[in-house]
Amino acid sequence: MTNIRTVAKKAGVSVATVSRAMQKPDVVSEKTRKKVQEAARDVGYKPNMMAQVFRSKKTHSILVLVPDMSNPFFAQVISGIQKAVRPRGYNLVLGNTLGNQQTERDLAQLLITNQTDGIIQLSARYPLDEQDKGGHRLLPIVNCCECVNDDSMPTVQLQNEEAAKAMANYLVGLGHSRIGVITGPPESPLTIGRMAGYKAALEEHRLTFEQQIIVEGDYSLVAGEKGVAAILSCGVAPTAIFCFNDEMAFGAMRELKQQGLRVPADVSVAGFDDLPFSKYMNPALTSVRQPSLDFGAVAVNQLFELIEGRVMRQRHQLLPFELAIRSSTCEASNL
Amino acid sequence: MTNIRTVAKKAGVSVATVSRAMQKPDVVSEKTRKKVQEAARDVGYKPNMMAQVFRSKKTHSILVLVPDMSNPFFAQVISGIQKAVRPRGYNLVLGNTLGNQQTERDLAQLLITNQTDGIIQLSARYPLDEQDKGGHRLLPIVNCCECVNDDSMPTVQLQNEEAAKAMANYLVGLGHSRIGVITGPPESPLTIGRMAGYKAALEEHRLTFEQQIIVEGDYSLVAGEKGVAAILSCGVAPTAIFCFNDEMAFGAMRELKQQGLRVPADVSVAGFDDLPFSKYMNPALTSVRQPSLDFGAVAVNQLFELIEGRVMRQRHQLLPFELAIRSSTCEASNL
DNA sequence: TCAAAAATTGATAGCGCTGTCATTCGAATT
DNA sequence: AATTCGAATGACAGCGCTATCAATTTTTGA
Repeated sequence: MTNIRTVAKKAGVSVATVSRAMQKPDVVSEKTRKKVQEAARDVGYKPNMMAQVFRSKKTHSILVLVPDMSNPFFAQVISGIQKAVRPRGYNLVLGNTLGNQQTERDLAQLLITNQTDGIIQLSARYPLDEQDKGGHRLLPIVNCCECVNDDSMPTVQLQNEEAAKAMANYLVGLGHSRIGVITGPPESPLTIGRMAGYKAALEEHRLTFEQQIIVEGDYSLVAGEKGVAAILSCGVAPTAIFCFNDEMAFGAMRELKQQGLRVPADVSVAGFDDLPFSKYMNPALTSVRQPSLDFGAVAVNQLFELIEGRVMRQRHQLLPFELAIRSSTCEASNL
Repeated sequence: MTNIRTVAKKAGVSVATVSRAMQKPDVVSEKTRKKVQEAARDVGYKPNMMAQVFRSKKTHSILVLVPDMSNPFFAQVISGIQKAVRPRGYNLVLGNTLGNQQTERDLAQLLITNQTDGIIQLSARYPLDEQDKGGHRLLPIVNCCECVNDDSMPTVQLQNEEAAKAMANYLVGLGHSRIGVITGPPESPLTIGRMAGYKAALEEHRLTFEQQIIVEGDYSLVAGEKGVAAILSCGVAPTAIFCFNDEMAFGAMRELKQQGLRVPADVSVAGFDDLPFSKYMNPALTSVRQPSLDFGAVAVNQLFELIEGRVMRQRHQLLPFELAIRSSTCEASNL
């Protein structure tokens, strides 16, 4: 094995100098730096990163905990994280938790055991046990895309409530007075926030809230189908359905079609996320656009504030949304 | 810091015994194991994984090189890899290369520098320089989803040519005699294989090959739109278009609609991959189903053969395809 | 019961590197 | 030429753990 000592011998300098020449080139003289670089090249030296990591206690990697890799929204967020992390010389370790809390905990232990420098958590809960909470000082863990508003960790989140309210307002503005909703898991802060926005919009326009056209989903394609089936099965169909993510909206449109209803002529459908695909649906899906790539960038910034021990100006960052109005929504037909 | 020595002292045993009690519980007596476990719990001992990794030269992580994280097909493959890797106690490190060869090389250096135990490469090229090729013995690098048929690394790939041929045959069987194609990058083995299958089907039915209705794409949504535009711009439109992935098919369907052509009444469209979304398109997309999750599992198996130095029975694994026939294709209209 | 074999434990080196501190060198100043 | 001072380098400990081998204890079998 060619190690640092081989290089030192070849270059006729001490191991410390070799180390410095590689890690902090500005503190060694031009001449020795050249000498060392040549020697390293000659003997084909590759520093053993594991030794470096062990010694310097910096892994240069961060862990992303993601409940579901194959969800395209998360895939985009991860892309954003990746892009923000690479220029800093960090690597991404991916932890697919499948929503399982134990897996999440196991993976988060990587932080405690020095295997990673920080964590970006894409689910709603603090990934570690209470006992590992690191006392007064915040551990380098950042929540992204969900809204955990206690102070266990900094967050980066969308203006969720406002976004849902804006979409609901838009639908109401089209003349829809009965708007069905397919939500996320009811205990999720995301669902709670978006429902609050929805209700606020109804109240503003003095529309009555109907529990029976609100159904629960799990963000999957089939949840959209089942959701529509449930809504249709209990009486007069609403003229619009607001799905709390795009995949459920895809499912919803499919089921509506299956049941002989036209989108948007009979029922308007709106989604949330604005996946790249949504524009390509037929009809193209109206949705709430989330700045998915920015999420990653901002979360990484937050995380490095923690890792480098700087004071955080703002613990909870809110990112703006946009409405992407397309052809899956139209004016309510006046029957 | 509570390290192994703290535990040893507390338990009244040697550090070696503590190490053994943690790593190979079966070689220490029940009594001491209990004693050590208690002591470890009492002092809140978390082994420093970095020291372990450094010392034992096993990182228990594997690197996945992926050209584009937000491609849902890759996302699925990665999911499959993840699932196969977790039970072995390994973690996944994700390298988003964006198709950039330098990034790929940099990341692949993690193998050389002992930062990872193996690599699964989702692009078509060998990720390291020739000089790092490890001489006679194969380095633990496996290619997945692409077809590199030299012996630089084992591969897991689809029966590509057969799949494309089957789809082309199916379209011909519906009465389509002029079938446009939107391919991948022309130099890619994937494209070459699929084109070979397409041509074979034509020849079998004595149909003429028309270069002008074959256009190049890059697997993106917009490539599908542009591809259709290009095909339509040069004369009589074909009655079917075969896209070498589903995303391009989505783009193609959109552009066809935009140009006033109906799918499938005027033009049938077929894709490749069978993404979960494809079934939800309107019309639902006919496609070649790839066993995306199996890819991951098989690739991981191959990789561990290499890591554990076993002899490989089969260097190049072929996985089977299926045709998913849906409503974006139908019999050719007889004009 | 006692020697031999097996199971368990302890002592210690050292993985490859970086941090620390001491030393040396070279240029600048008097 | 002598002194000073900062820059550059060297020497070396030791990070926390595991591998190795030696020492000890327990078990086994005659």
